[in-house]
Amino acid sequence: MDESTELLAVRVAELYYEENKTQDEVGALLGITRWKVGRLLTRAREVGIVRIEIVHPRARRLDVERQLRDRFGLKDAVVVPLPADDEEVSPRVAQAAADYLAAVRPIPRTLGVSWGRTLDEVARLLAPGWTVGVQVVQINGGVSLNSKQGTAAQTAVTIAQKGHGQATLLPIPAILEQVETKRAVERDRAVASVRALGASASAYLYSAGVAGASSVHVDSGYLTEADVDELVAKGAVGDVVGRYIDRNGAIVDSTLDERTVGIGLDELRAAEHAIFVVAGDAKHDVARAVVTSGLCSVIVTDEATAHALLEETT
Amino acid sequence: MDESTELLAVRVAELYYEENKTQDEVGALLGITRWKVGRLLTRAREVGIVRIEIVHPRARRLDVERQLRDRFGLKDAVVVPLPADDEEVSPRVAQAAADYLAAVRPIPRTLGVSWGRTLDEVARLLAPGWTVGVQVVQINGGVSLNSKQGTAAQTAVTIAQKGHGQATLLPIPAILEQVETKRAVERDRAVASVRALGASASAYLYSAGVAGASSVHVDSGYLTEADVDELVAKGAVGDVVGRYIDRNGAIVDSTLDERTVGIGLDELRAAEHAIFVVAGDAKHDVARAVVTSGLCSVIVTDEATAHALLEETT
DNA sequence: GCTAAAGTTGCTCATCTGAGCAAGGACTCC
DNA sequence: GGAGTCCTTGCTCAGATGAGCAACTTTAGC
Repeated sequence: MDESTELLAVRVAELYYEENKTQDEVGALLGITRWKVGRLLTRAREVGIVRIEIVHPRARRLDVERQLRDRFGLKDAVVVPLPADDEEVSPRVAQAAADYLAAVRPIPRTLGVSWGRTLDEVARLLAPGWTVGVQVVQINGGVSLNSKQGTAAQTAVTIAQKGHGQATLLPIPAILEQVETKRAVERDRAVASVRALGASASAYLYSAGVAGASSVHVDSGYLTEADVDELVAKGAVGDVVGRYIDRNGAIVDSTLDERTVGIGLDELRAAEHAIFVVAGDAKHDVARAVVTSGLCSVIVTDEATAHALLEETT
Repeated sequence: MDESTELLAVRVAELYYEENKTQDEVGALLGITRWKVGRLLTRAREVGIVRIEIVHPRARRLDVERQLRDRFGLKDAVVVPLPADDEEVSPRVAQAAADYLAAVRPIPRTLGVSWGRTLDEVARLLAPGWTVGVQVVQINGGVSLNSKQGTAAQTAVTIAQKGHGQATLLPIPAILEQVETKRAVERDRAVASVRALGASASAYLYSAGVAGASSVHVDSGYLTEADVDELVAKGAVGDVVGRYIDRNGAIVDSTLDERTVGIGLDELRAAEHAIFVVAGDAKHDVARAVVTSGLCSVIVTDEATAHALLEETT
C-alpha cells in the first residue's frame, strides 16, 4: 500500500469508525466510490491501521485457542489475553479455568483435583453454586511437612463447597521416603478407596510445577534442592500431579516416581476431561511437555504461553 | 450493565470481531436472537469493551476537532492523537499543519509566516511541490542577535521553495531597543513594502511561544530573563508573532509592543486564514489565550492540548 | 396488590455492505 | 511493439444490519 493510499485509508477509517458515517457518505465526502471505501476499510483492518480490540478481564483469544486445539489435538483450549500488568496474569487464567470448569458439559459428577498455588486461585475464583452435588477428590498426596499445611485440602474443600458437594481428601505426603512405605500406605483400605474414587473421576483439574529450587516440593520439604538439581540434570522440566516429567512427558526418575502418591500419568492421559491450567512465563517448558505428550485434553492458559507453545513446535 | 450481560457482550464481541462470524451465527451459537447480538455489540462499543482505534502517524481526531470548531467558532481545527512517545508529538502536529497548509482552498497566493521551532518543523515536513508560485512573507522580525541567525529566514525560504514560489524576508530584529528606532525602521521603504505585503496575505501560519526563561526572545538576546519575569508578573502567558499577550489575548506591555516589529494582532484577527500551530503541554495557556481571543481561525494541535482547551473553558 | 414508568424483546422493513464478476489499465517479458 | 498476466475498478445481487415499533416484562411507588 503506497503512501497516498494509506493516507486515504486513514481518512476513510476516521470518517467511518469515528464519525459513524456510512461507506456511501464517506465516499461522497472524499470523492471515491463506496466500493473503494469498503476495500480501503478492509485493507486498513488487515494492515493494522484500524485496530479492533476487546478490552475485558474475561476476554479470550479464540483464534489462538483454535490453533492450539488443531496443533495438539486438544478437545478444547482457553487462552486469555495478556493484561498490561504482569501480576494480573495468573488470576485471569485462574478465573478462566473457573469459568471453564463451571461450563463443562456433561457436568462432572466426580472431579479429581490436584493442588498448588494456581489451583488454589481457581478454587477461590470459582462462582459459588457453580454446580450441585459434585464429588471432589484429591488426586495426589499433599500434606506438607511444614507450615503451609492444609492448603492442599483447602483447595478441594473450597471447590466442593462452592459446588454444593463434598470433598474426599488424600491426607498423605506427596512423596514418601521409602517405596515400601508408599506401597503399605496404598494398601490401606481408606487410602485405596480414595485412590479408586480418584481414578473413576469424570474430569480432572490440575496444574504443573517448574523443576527448580522454587518448587513446592523443596518448599514443603519432600525434596532437597540437590534432589531437584539432579532431576533437572536428568532432563526434568517440571511436575504434574507430583510426578516429574521430561520434555517428552516421560517420567524422569522411576524410583522417585514409585515413591510418589497419587494418580498416575496414564490415568490422566486416558481421562475424558483432563483440564490443565498453566500461567506464567516460567512454565512454558512444562506446558509444552504436557501438551505434546497428551497429558491434557483441555488447556487453560495465557496468551504468552500459548504463543510459546505454537511457535516452537513448528 | 450487569456482570453476566457484560460477559455475554464479551463473548459476542469475540465471535463477531475476532472470529468474523455474522450476528446471526453468533446468536445461534450463544442461543440468543440476532437482534440481541446487535444490541450487545452496540453497548460493548459504547462501554468500551470493544475499542476501535486508528493507529497511524497521520491519524486525526475528528470528534475533538468538531468540538473545538463549535466551542470557539473556528473555521477549522486539526487534532492529532497523542503518540505513545512524547517526542513524537511536535513532529506529528507539524506534519498535520503541513498537510493542512497544502490543502487550504482557495490556494493562498500570499502566505504570511512567523518563525520558531514549530514553524521550522512544519517547513521541513511540507511536501515539495505543495503548491505553485506562492509568495511567502515573513510577518515578524527575527534576525537573532546570537548564533541561530538565519533560522527565521530559513523557514520562510523553505516553505517558498517547496511551493515553487519566492520568499520575502523581514531581516530586522524582532524587538528593537528604542521605539524611535522601530518607527524609523518601519519608515524605511523596503521594510514598509514587506510589511504591506505581509498585511495583504491571504493566509497566515504561525505558532506561539511560552512566556518564561526558555523563551526564544531570551535565548536570542532580545529580552533578559528579568524582562520576561516582569511580563509574566503582568499576566503574560506567551507570545504570538513576537507580541506578548495575557490570558485574554490582550497585549501585556504596550511599550514593549511598540518596539516589536511585524504584523499586529488585529491584522491577524481580521485575516481570512489564520492558521495557528501549537504542540506540547507547556503551551496550553497560550493556546487558550489565542483561541478564546479569536486570534486564529484554524488551530492545528495535539489531543492533549485540545482536551485542555475544551475542559477548562466550560 | 395495583398502576405507571422504564426497560427489554422480537419483529418488519429499509438500508448498508461484502462477495463475486466482468471490464479496463498497468506492467512484464519476450 | 504485443501478448500475457496481474491488479484495480465499478457493478449486481444476496445477505447482513440498524432504526423504529409494538408487545411484553420488570421495577418503583403507593
